[in-house]
Amino acid sequence: MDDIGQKDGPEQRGLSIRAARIQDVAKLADVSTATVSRALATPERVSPEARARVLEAIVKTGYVPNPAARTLRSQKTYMVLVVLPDLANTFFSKILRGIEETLFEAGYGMIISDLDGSPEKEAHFAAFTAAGRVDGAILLNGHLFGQSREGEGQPARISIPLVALCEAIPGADIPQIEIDNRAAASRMTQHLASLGHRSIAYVSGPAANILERERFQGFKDGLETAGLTFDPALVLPGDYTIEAGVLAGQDLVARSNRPTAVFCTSDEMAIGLMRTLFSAGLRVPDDISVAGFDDIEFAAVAEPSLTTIHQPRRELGQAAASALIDLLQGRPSPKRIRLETELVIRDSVAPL
Amino acid sequence: MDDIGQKDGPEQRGLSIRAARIQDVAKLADVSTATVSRALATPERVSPEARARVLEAIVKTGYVPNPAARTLRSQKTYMVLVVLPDLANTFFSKILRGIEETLFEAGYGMIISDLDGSPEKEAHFAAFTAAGRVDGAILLNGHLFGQSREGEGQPARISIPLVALCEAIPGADIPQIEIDNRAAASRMTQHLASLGHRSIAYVSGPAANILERERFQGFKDGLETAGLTFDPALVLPGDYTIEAGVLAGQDLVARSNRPTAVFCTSDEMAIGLMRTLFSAGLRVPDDISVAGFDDIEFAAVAEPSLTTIHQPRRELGQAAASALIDLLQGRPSPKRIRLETELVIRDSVAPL
DNA sequence: CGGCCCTATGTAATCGATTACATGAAACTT
DNA sequence: AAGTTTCATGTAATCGATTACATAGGGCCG
Repeated sequence: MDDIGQKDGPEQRGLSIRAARIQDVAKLADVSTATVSRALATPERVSPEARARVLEAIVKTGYVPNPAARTLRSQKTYMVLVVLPDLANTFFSKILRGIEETLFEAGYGMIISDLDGSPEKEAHFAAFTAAGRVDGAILLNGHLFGQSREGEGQPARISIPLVALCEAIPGADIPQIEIDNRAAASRMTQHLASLGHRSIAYVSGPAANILERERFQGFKDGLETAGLTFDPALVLPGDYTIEAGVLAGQDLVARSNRPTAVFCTSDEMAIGLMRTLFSAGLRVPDDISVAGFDDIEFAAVAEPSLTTIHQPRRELGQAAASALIDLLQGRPSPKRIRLETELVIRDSVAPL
Repeated sequence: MDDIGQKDGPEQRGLSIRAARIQDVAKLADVSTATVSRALATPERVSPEARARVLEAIVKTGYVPNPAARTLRSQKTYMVLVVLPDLANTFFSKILRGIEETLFEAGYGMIISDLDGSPEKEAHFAAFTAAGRVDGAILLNGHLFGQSREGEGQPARISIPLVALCEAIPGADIPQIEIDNRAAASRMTQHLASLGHRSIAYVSGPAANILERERFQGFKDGLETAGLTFDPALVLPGDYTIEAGVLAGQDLVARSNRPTAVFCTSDEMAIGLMRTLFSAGLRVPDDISVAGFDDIEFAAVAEPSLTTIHQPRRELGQAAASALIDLLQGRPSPKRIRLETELVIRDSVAPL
C-alpha cells in the first residue's frame, strides 16, 4: 500500500485537500465511472437523467479530469510545442500571441521552447516531443530537429504533426505558413529604385537562414527589374538584431562613397542603423534613405517613421495554429499558406 | 482488449513505431521494471552490473520515460505555468527568457498563459492549475486567480506553489520578486527636478495596477523631496502601450502652458509620446524633456535616445524561476527579492 | 552455527481516466 | 412469438511508471 490513502471521497482527507476523481463523481451521481466519462465525452450516448445527475455531481465536487491519467490512456496531451530561436525578439511576440489565441480556443495549451542557439536544448526538446509530452509542434526556427543520434539500435523516434512558420523547411513534407519574402523584398527594392536610388545597400540576415536567402534573392530580382546592377560591396552582414544594425551603420558611415538608400531586412536593424547615422550627423531620409522589414510596433513611431514591409504577424500565428489543429484532429490541412504583405510607406525613405 | 497491441517490443509493431517502454528496457537488460526505474532515480541502490546493463538497454532502445505515466504516479509534472497580461508586450519577452533559461536548467518546462484581460481565460487557467497540469506558477499579472466559484459543495481548490513577479500581490503569502518602483520613480523625478524642471508631467499606468500606484507614489515623493508641489492636471492617463503615449502626447501638444518635462512610466509610452511631439514640431529635449521607465532595447536607439530607469529584466525572470524551484523542491525560498534599478542618462532629458 | 541485518531485486498495487466488451432491457421486425 | 437490433450502463483491462512490500542471499556477530 502506498502512503497516500484512496477510495475515500476527497472530503474525508482532512487537511490535505485532494482533487475530486471520476470515482467521487460516479459515487455521488450513483453511476459507474464509465458513465461519467461518457457523459463528458459523448453526452448523446448517456440518458438525459444520468447526464443531469453527473453534471450536478461534477459541479458539486468541482471535478476536473486529471490530464495525466487522460493522456496516459488516450495518448493525447492537448499541448503544443512552439519552438523559436529567440523569445526576446520583438518580431516573435505578436506571432506567439496569435498562436496562443487560436490554440486556446481549440482547447490546447502552449509550451514554449526558446532554442537560444543551443544544440543541447534542441536535443532536449527533440526528446520532449518523442516522449509524447505534446501532440504537435510549430517550428519557427527553420529546421527540424532530433535528426541527431543514429547510433545504436532503433532510436525510436516518434513523429508528431509539425507546422513550419515563417521559415520554410526545405524538403519537409509539412504545412508551411509564410509570406512571400522574395516578392516582398523585390517590391521594396523596386520602390527604392523608383524613387531614383541607384546605389542601394542591403543589410542581410544570417547567411544560413532561409528567410535571408529568399529576401536576398528578392533584392537581386528587384535590382534587375529596375535595371540596376548588383554590387557585392553593398551587401552588409547582419542578423536581424538592433546591434547588427548599429554595426552596419558604422560600416556605412566610414565609407567614402555611400549608397543613397539602405534596405535592412529587419526593422530592428533599420532602427539600430538609423541611430548610428544620426550619431554621425547624417540625416534620414535627407542624406540617406532607410527601409526596414517586418513592420513591428516601433516602426511607426521611430523617428523618422520607418518605411517597411508589413507582415501580418498575428495572422501568421493564427494560421499556423489552425493548420496544426487541423492535422491533430485528422482534418486535411493546407500544405502551404502564403499571407499577403504590404509595402508601408512612411518617412524614412525619400526620393533621391 | 484494446485496439493497440502490447507486451511486444517496439520493433514488432511494424509500421506504427511506438516509443520504448520501461518494460522493453527491463526485458533487454534482463531485470525487472522496478530495477530500471531505480537505476534512473536512485542509481546507488542498484548494483553496478545491473545499472550498466540498464543504461545500455536504454541507449539501445532510445527509451525516454513517459511523462504522463510518471506524473500520474508521482504527482509531479515538471511544468511551470507563467501567467502574464500581454505576451506581445516587449517588456515581458526578456523576462520570459530569463524564466525559461532557469527553468530549463532545472529540468522544468514552461507553459505560457497570455491572459489578454479575459476573465474567461483566467478561469480556464485556474482550472488548469487545479487539475495538476503544472507543479507551480509564476504570476506576472498582479493578482491571484481561481478565487471565483464558492458555490456548491467543496470547490476542491488545490493550491500550488506560486511566485509573484514584478507586480507584488498584496496580502498573498508568496515570494515576491520585484524592483523598488517607488524609489526608482522618485529618483527619476528628482533627476528631472535637479535639472531645473519645475513643471513635470506624469504619464501613468492603469490606475488599478500596483506598479502604477508605487510609481505614482514615488513620483510624488520625488516632487516633495525636490520641494515641488503636485499638480493633478499634470497627470495623464496611460496603460504602458505605445498608443497611450501617442494619446498623452496629443494632450500635451494641445495645452497652452506645457510642462517642460514628462515622466512616462514605460519606455513604450515615452517613445509614442516623442513621436507625437515631433509630428507637432516640438523638439526633444530642447523644447521638452522626456523620460521613460524599463530600459527596453529600443530605448538606447530611439531618437533621441531615452533617459530611463533600467530594470534587470532577465535577472528578474531568473530570480523568480529560482525562487519557484526552491519552493517546488522543498527548499526555503526568499520571501521578497528586490533587484536594483539604475538611472540611465541619455539624450531625451536636458537641463531647462 | 543460528539469528540478525543489509543489499539487491522482484512482484504487484497504484495513480485516474478511457474504452472494449458484456449485459440486460426495451423496441422493432417478420 | 421468437429473433434481432438498439440503447444505456456496468465491469474490468489498459495506458506506463513508481514504489511499498516481500524475498533471497550474503556478511557479521555473539
